[in-house]
Amino acid sequence: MEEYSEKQLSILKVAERLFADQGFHGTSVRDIAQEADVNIAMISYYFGSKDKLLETIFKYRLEASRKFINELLENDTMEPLEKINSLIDRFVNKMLGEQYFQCIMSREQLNSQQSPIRDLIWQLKGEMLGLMRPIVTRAQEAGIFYKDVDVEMLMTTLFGTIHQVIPAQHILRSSSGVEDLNDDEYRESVKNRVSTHLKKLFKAILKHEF
Amino acid sequence: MEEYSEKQLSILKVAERLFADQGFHGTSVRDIAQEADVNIAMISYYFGSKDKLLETIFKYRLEASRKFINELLENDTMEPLEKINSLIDRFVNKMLGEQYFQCIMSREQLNSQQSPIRDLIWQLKGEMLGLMRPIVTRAQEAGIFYKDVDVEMLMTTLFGTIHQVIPAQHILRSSSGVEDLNDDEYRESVKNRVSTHLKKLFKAILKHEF
DNA sequence: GTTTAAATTAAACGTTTGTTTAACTTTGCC
DNA sequence: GGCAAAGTTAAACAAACGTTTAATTTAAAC
Repeated sequence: MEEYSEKQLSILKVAERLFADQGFHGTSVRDIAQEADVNIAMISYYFGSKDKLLETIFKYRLEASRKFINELLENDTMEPLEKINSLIDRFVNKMLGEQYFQCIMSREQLNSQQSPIRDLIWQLKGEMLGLMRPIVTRAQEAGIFYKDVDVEMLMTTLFGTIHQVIPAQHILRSSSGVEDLNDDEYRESVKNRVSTHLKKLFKAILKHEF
Repeated sequence: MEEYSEKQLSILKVAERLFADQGFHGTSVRDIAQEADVNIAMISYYFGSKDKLLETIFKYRLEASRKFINELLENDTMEPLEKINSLIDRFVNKMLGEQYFQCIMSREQLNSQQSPIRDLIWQLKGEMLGLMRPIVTRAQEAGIFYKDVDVEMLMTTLFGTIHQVIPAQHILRSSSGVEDLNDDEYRESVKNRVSTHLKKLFKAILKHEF
């Protein structure tokens, strides 16, 4: 990955936020330029076009995600359920730590027409499935996990739950005893809540007895 | 709800599909007019504006959803788990039966700025939560369901999983032994797969013993 | 058949869009 | 200091946007 100047990073950061909040087509390059405090022409000058700006954001984030996945592969001494729990913790932490980008992903994966970005998204999801499946399969063969589980669907539930939590936060905020937390504390409490829920869910479906 | 002429319904249907596939701002009124085979001016003439066209779609669909919820309230003779299973079946069936609209909802709920549409979405979600919570709570009090369950999160998982399945279908299609199914058959098989998965998930988390 | 309202059209409206241009400034190097 | 490259700017570009207009056709009522 090439390095980016402060100005370029500023554009990328602002663009990511605005694309997340208003959608790609709902955000104009003038909006981005104004909030990033740069001239409009700089966007084309640096990134070529608005489309390529989005592509740059994706390459930047997805490279980090791929690195993240590879790190997860390493620790191999844990029990299966520990592994799953660790995986969930890290996924939740990662995805809720880059909520703007996850919003963009949520939007982009809905586009019907094929695009390099859509391909990248599903390729990454495939890799994440490839991370979880062998853990489950091996534990099933060892008789530790229940056998009748749809792993693909379980990953769908993992992603879907997290992606659903992101827009729900603003609403959940005003409900149960979290009004007096500051923004950072609240974000941590959400991570915890989602993580706890998902770990219970996975444990229940993988280790229960019917 | 007012009645709509064939031409109006044609516009609504085309608009719903295009908004789902390309996003609201990614779809022009000229696109809609062309595919619906009507003059551009008819859209303003009938619905007032592009924004109000989207609002019309939402009112139309959400009224149906509200009616759907009220129907669910009626059958009161089932066991708690039967009720949950029935709820899941109907939710999956309903939501995967109006995938275009669910795509639009997925997109719209990501918008950061407050809007009447966003409010309607979360109001409806609140109503659906209000449908499930008493079932779970009563069963917990009766000692039938496990107590340590986050019902709000469980609803998030329900919606999230279904919303995640919708864009994943095109990908899942090319995988496991479903290549020879026609479109309708495949759609049914997806409904079944999601439904089965969610029912297992809910049963496991609600009735397991730690 | 005449009249009135609704439906429909092509054309034009003024904005906003993403991008490019051409002039200008800054920077780094010899 | 002079020169070339990179950075930066305001202005202009054509295209596309949502919407409106004014003229025309269709439909319904009397």
